[in-house]
Amino acid sequence: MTEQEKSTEDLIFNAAREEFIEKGFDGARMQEIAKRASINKALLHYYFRTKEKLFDAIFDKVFKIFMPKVLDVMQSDAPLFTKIEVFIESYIRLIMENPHIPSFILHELNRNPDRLVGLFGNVAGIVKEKGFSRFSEAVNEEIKKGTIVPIQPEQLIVNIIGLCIFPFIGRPIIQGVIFNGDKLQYDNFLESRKKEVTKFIINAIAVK
Amino acid sequence: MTEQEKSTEDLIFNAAREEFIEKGFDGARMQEIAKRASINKALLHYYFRTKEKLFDAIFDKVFKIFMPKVLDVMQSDAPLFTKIEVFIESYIRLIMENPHIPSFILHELNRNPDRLVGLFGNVAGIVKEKGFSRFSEAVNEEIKKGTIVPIQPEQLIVNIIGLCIFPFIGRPIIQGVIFNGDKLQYDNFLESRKKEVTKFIINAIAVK
DNA sequence: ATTAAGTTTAACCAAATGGTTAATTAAAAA
DNA sequence: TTTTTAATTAACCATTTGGTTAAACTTAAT
Repeated sequence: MTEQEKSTEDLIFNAAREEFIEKGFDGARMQEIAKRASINKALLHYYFRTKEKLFDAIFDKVFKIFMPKVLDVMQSDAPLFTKIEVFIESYIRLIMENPHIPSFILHELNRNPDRLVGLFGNVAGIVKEKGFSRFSEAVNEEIKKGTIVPIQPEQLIVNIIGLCIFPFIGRPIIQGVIFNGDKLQYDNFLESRKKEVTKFIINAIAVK
Repeated sequence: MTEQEKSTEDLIFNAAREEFIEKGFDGARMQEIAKRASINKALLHYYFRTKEKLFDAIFDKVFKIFMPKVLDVMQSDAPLFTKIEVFIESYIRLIMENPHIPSFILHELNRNPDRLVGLFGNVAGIVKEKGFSRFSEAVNEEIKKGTIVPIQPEQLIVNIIGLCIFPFIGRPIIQGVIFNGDKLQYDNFLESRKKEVTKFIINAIAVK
């Protein structure tokens, strides 16, 4: 399917997604979105009445694609270590395919935290109930069994997700300061992380 | 010294810092900065010709205050574990006093990575030379001694900084999803982290 | 073929925005 | 005290920006 054959709505949606992710809500320009979609600006408003509504549509979709991936793994019945290992590798891989999404989501959420409330009934709530509480139980079980060191599940999950996401949000500094701006070194660094973060986490919690 | 007695330049600077940190460059408004500083908008341009120049002045200062704190600890001669412990506790404490700075710096750097280049000769370069390479040596020594597990210093430093910073960048999600929006729980969570992250890191790398 | 509905565009609009100017006031120098 | 310089303001300006309108075009139903 070529660009021409796509529905206008998709054309707009994709153009807007690029523009918003690249520049954020405040930096994005309706005219630029129209240009990227090769259509008239008025058509944007014909399909998505306002900039806010267009943004909301995109933020919703991006968020809904990104968050539930956490679930797939978290709610599996595999042993905790396996869960963690699979999660980290697949999550880093997912972000590598969409490296600007974390920065986008977190920035917009910081600028307007209320946005979460709108998603809460749907996605965020589900993530917590089905994902986190299930994970939380598994962690506490392992602690009781003595296979992992005592740790609050909240701390552990933030550590895991933080270690996956931070290298992408912090890319300019990491690549710039640590790797002297060398993109290749940074890419290798990322590639290694899939295994390294897993090792690091397991090491941190396993009782040896 | 009351607000009135401060120099006009400081008044503008502080007002602008608040506005930029809260809304980012794109979302900030010169009129709003003037209002916050209780002065005429033209006076902004009298002191700092353009929005860009005003922003640059602020970004520079914020960046220069935040980055070198990393140095103080990193270049000390204390044992690695002590270094790490002191760094994590003081860094998390520092961010707790300025919780929006990391999000601000990282967002603006992602929007315009070239900004780093301007700072590179000064701050960033120093951080790397005096801070990171010193830390890097210390890590490699401990590995050789067999006191810590083999790990690339680059991975370790990103892990340490990521674990310190991420809870602040990800606040809306953490507080919203994990703690059901309860600010108190989130604050306790942060407070615990000063000890928890240290334990976690040491556990992850120490050979037992 | 005609009508009706949906799609797309050019031109336009009002508000917001970064920035300027010319005049006024306050402070410092003579 | 007078003069010069710096600080401050109200009014203004050009451009950008999100959004609208009315007309033209396309497609499908009657």
